[in-house]
Amino acid sequence: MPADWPTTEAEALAVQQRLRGLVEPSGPGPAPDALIAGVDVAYDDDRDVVVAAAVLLSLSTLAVVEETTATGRISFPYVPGLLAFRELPTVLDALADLRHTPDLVVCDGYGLAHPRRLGLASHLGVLTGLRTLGVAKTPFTFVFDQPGPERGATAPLLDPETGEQVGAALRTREGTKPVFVSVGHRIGLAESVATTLNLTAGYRQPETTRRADSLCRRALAAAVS
DNA sequence: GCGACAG
DNA sequence: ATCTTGTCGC
Repeated sequence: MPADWPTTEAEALAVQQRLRGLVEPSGPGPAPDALIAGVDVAYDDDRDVVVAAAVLLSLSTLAVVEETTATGRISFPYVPGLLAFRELPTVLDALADLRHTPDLVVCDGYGLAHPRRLGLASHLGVLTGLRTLGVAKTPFTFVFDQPGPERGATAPLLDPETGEQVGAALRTREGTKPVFVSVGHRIGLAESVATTLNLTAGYRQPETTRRADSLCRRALAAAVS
């Protein structure tokens, strides 16, 4: 974990305030043959163990190129709006162990769709300089109209306080609930949506997230047994 | 004051 | 996130 990692909510809020202006909310999508990393985290709060996984996929084939895992101690409680402080220390360790540098990192959660516009995907992007985007499973505090039933349909994800568009509800699969895509860092929303769609094959969630999720669960089970 | 609230 | 069986559907 970074040496100066916050331990209180007040410190965490101050960090968000400092980093929020560094997010670059536009940029190109990845090249057709890019290497895309998916990251996810699993916890055992009772044993104070957290395991992060990073899985690198080829965007063109969705084949796994590389996988890493990192284990740590729980650094922060779950507080809505401060999830990055709980997840990122171990995620940073897992990413650092990859032999290739990802062209894009896909996070399980939000980027700009965040009360202070610094969800974990944007936070990770600012800390590493990597291109990032977030794909979340629930709309958090935001509002949206149902996108059309067909794969690829989108609808704006809006901040009910300001009316500002913070992301998109995206139907990745017919007959299932949409996912919620938002910009992380150095990529635009249209590019984030298109890339998420390209990473989705037969399931609601992108393959990056599915692979990272199953890997960190398996690694956690192995770590505590 | 109370509830809701990414994972 | 996590606790958890069977079950409906492709």
